[in-house]
Amino acid sequence: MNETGTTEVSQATGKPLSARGLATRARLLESAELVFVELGYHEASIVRITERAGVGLGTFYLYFDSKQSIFEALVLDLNARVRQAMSQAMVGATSRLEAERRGFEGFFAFTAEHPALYRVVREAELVSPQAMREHYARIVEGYREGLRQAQRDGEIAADLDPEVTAWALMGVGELIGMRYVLWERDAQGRAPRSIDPQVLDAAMRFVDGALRSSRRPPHDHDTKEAS
Amino acid sequence: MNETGTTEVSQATGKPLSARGLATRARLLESAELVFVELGYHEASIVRITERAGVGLGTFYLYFDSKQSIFEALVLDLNARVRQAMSQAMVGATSRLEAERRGFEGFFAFTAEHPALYRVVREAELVSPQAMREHYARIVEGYREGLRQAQRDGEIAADLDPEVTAWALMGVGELIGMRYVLWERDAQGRAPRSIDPQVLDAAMRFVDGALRSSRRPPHDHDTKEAS
DNA sequence: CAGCAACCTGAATCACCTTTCAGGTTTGGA
DNA sequence: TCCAAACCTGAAAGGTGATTCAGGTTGCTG
Repeated sequence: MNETGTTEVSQATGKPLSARGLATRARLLESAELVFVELGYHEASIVRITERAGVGLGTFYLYFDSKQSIFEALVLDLNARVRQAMSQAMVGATSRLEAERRGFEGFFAFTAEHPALYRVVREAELVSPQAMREHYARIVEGYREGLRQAQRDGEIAADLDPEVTAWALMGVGELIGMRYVLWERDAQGRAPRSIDPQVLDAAMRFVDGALRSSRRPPHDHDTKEAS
Repeated sequence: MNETGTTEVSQATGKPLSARGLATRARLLESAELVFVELGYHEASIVRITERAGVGLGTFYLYFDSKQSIFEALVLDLNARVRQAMSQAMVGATSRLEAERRGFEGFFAFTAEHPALYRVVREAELVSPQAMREHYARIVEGYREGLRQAQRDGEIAADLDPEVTAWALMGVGELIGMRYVLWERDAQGRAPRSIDPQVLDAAMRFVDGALRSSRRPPHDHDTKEAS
């Protein structure tokens, strides 16, 4: 929550922090998540957000500069939460590959519970490109470091580029999540608790192969290979 | 253009086709692509689209039911074009892995030239989820069949699930394209003609590994493995 | 060149929205 | 208990835009 240091300060009125105000701000953010997911940025109206939050219309502007401002706050909030969910899920993994699987599981579970992640981040492309890039960049950052470490430990192929690989892995997660978690929910009306284990297995088979032996003609040499 | 068979008919007024009208419709679609890319769905207005197309406001409704309707037509049009670009690029490949690389190249080149692809498809999530799914589903379909064939030919690992793998590969392309093609354009102001070859190499190292040996512990057993 | 389709036009209608603001309410400390 | 600071409120100002419609224009046919 305190990720950006803005939590204790109203973006709108300056700096005066709060007591009751803090709760109101939180209620607005929470309501915004629901409303934005349901209606999208443009269809969502401030009135709807405040109504759902149970506060007056004017109250909104005590905590946020504008509609765009609360949207950006929501992107950052979701970003912090999904990263938290992923690293939480990875705790206790005994290998990079296991960590990878658990990270994916955490991501899919979060997706199942917070469809806002996709909706909001995708809309951010137009509403606030800067916030969207920030979102992806932060995820990649941690990812890349994990991969670097795994390379040092000899757990994954040495000839992979950690940065590009991180983006690739994020892409795998994004589309698999969209197709097999997000889209499943509409099929029946009910959302899956998380992902179909068989799909996860299939996805991890792909990922394991990619990380383990990114280049390995039949024999079994050293993995170093300049291109 | 004739993908859906709607080209010769006005969605709005019924069926009467056209002569001069056909050109007007095409001009509207073209203008819509430009305007939607520049402003996004909601900021774009019908007036802007008609002005850029050089026709009167009312004319719009002779050819499209609504703003949403022209947006959907645009999604389908882009989808047909990107798939065409990809399969065109794959012509002449002598192996699945080479086809894979060329397909990616084709996709990245198209992305560089038509940022509309990302913008419009991402917005479709809210504007017309149905059109968005259609877009992804059509791409995956061809992909999946290509993978199946490659499995039959023993070119890629047999234990991969073609469908899940297709989504995974599409994810790799989507995020790598976003980061290294789309985002590069803003850095300097000028768009790259396509992707940095080093990045493409790195990405293909990842993909090759994933497809070639999806599971290969030091020894060399059967690949079957229940979870 | 009359006449009739097929086309085109843009002011007006209708429906909302974001943001402001003048003033009311609540809370906590002295 | 009292009061200032912190909160809250919702009507109204100032906008925007999709869609309709009554009527004008174009161009082909005979």
